[in-house]
Amino acid sequence: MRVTATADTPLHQLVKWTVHNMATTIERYNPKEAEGRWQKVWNERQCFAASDDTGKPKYYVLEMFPYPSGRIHMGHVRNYTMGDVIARFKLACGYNVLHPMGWDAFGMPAENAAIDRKVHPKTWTYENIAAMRHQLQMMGLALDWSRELATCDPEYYRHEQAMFLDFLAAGLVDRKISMVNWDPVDHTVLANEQVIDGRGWRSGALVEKRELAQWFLKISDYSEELLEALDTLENWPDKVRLMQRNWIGRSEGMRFTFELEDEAGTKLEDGLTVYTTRHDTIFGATFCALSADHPMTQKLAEGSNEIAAFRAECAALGTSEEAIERAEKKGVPLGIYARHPYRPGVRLPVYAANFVLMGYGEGAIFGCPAHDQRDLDFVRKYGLDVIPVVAPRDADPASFKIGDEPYLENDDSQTTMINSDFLNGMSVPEAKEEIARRMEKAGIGERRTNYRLRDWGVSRQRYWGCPIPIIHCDDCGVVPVPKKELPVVLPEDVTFDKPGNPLEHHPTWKNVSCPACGKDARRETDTFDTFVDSSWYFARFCSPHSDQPVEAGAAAYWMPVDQYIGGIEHAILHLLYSRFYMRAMSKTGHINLDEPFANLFTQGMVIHQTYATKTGEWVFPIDVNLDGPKPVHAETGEPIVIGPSEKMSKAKKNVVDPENIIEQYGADTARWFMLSDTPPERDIEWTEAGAEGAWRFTQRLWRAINEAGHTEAGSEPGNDDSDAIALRRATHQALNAVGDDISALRFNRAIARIYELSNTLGQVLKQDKRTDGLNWAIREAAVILVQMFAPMMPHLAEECWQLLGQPGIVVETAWPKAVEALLVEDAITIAIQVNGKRRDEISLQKGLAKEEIESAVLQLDNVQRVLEGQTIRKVIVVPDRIVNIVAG
RNA sequence: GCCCUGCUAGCCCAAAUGGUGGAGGCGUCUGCCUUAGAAGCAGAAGGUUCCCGGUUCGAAUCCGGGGCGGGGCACCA
Repeated sequence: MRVTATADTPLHQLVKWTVHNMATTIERYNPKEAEGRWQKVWNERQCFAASDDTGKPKYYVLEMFPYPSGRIHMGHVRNYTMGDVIARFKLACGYNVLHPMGWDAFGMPAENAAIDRKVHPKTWTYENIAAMRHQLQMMGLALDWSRELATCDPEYYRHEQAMFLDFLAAGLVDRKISMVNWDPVDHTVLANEQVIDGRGWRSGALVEKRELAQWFLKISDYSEELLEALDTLENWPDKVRLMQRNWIGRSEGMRFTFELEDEAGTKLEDGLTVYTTRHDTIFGATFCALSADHPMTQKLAEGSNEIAAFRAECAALGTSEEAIERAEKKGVPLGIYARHPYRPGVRLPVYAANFVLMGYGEGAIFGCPAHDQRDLDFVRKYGLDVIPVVAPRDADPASFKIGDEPYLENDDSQTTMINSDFLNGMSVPEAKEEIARRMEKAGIGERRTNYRLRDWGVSRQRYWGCPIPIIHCDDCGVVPVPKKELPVVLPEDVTFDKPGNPLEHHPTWKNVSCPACGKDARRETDTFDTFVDSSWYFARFCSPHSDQPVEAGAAAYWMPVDQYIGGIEHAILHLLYSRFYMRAMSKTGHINLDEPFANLFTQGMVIHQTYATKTGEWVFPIDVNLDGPKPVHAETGEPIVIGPSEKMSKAKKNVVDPENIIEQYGADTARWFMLSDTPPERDIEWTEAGAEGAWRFTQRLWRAINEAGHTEAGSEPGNDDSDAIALRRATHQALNAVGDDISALRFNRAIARIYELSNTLGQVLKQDKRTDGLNWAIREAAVILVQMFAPMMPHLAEECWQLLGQPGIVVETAWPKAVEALLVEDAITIAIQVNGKRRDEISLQKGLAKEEIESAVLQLDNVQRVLEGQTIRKVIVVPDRIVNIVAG
């Protein structure tokens, strides 16, 4: 074959191929022309509109919706291609498929754009949506665009506001004072990750800790349920379930109260309540410690400069240099003592300590330095006692000592209690049980389960978010906006010339009259965390135009999402919030469902090599010339240093623009590459060579289908037509495997099978002499091949379908059924081992009995030669697999 | 520090329950085709399955120890 083209024509623009040895001239496949054409056909025929025909089995496939940053990136391409393959496959399998798309459209970047470029967040956002919608459409995704939604649309967030009011009424909402990172220059709260070395990432100002009244959703009420239900999510990755389990952080322990006394030994009125999971180590307690923010610390600080100074020090610590400070355990004695409950006359000094958190348990602990690293660090600094109470079973209690490391053995069968009076000789669990019983009996403590999971703070001091539908009245306090006045629409006439939230200094929007008493009042100017928006959008897709948040019938039919696909980075927050939100919506009657995502798949990242100049400046891949012996800058000729492959990021410029790729090769090539080689859960490296390879394959397929299309129709082969039957076997076996692989999301393996069949077909097409039956089998192979790659390369598939003269279009064609009889191989090659070493192989009919195989094998010349002079001790026969002869 | 993961040809990766180490892709090399390059076609090379030990008739796979990479959590009492 030869290409009629000039040397400088980029290969993808070549239009004509001249094929020698063939009478026909094959037009080269031109994705640029074909892709738009087929997208139009699908659109006109409404191929991907989910029908309301609830008689059919449904399948809801969803990829995490994007933030409208303005351009799609390769991560999107990968994510949406995977979902698309499933959507198209399920469609072909006869399901009523829901595959929608929307926009996670609120958030800070829009405000930053407003500040930097003087463009209104709304304008910026909708322009970005338009641009990205166009890019997604270029990918040829099987999306039901009639269900598109944007979270910044009042038609969306009005329901969010209404549900918030229902949550409020149902006791699922709390307003609490909480500690936040406050940027005094920008007048806003910063998330932890926005604080860099103690300074605001934008203003550079020193961040303060400030107490602010914030709205919370009471997710912690559901700690146990969210934890337990993880066991039911069998089709979630174990990794994600484990991460959520750790995040919820259930611990079983005891809460109990020490009696307190002052320096002189006089009993104080208040006791000290602590939380512990190691009540078995109570005899090892040598001090108690309170958080700097503990009420008792606060009270004692009033009378002590030293304690007050310590509290100030802890507050200043804030989020900054946490890592450094963390290493040093510090405290200050409070001048009070805790009476040991089981050691009469022994009292434990009480400290305020920087490593005790107010937010967990009781904000107070007892220290057992022998068996806790932090406590040991602390006592070494302040010269307190160390009493080991757990020791190896065979250790001598009298001589067992703790050095620089605490004794942490957690295998209970290896340890025993020592130095612990009535607990001595017990195992750790026995000791825990004994202490719990005694404390409960004495009425000084009770068993208690604690969770690390905190309530979800949803207030953001931001403009571009969903307004929280609340009015603050001096007389009535917090007043919900009446439902009939919803939505509380974000005002558009705002400016960003002043720091802080524009809603704060909006003259008319903020000032309203109280819905309860009519007096002057103020709107809540905080807006919701955008994770609220994304906690129910998947439910909204079921009935996106309803005047209810979710239409009961639609949700009952479509939910849960059958296959959810997204990045592992959302393993905890988004997925946990969504699980909680479904429960909250169920409690308030908006839906009847606890778990929103039946199957979860977390795909890997797209990575790329990094390129830099000698001076360390990052260079875009597109500007690097790799053709020469050494990489150089395409324009300046400067040498380029190739760095490791990392997640594509603008900062390191190791990005490839999907639109460029689609322009250059077409969407099908980009989609195909994204699915090839690498298993979908792993990171995939984008390489130019790989993309070229995918591109070449589209052309190879096109040529093969062309040739097959020009093959005579033939007639169905008989069983004696071995070539034809062999091809049919290959076809149907591939079909079977590809269906299984797509169902299991093993796209890379499905693709390998498609390559395999395509190679087989290519070989067969080279044969000059063909029977009628073989011609028939060739056409069958071509048709099925097209159907198999249609979910991955849908445009090319339609083009090929037409070329083969098949009726209709591929997306409206049912997935073919493999012929069972062709799936079974009748001849099998069995390997023969002698003493575990492979010596020969034998071809036998499939399904023979062990004895038949054994006798056939033992007769082989090779085998007899190897066995000469040896005694056969044992013959292991694994039917259809292997025979191992043990001899000696 | 704790907990998850991964390690197979130069590279990306396949190898049901332990059963012939290789499906597929990229690259490399040789030849054909070509004025030439690319594409195309025909063929080839390439291995301590990260290391050590164990279980087994048999280990890439299971167990123990170690090495390197990736990720999560990390004052949570």
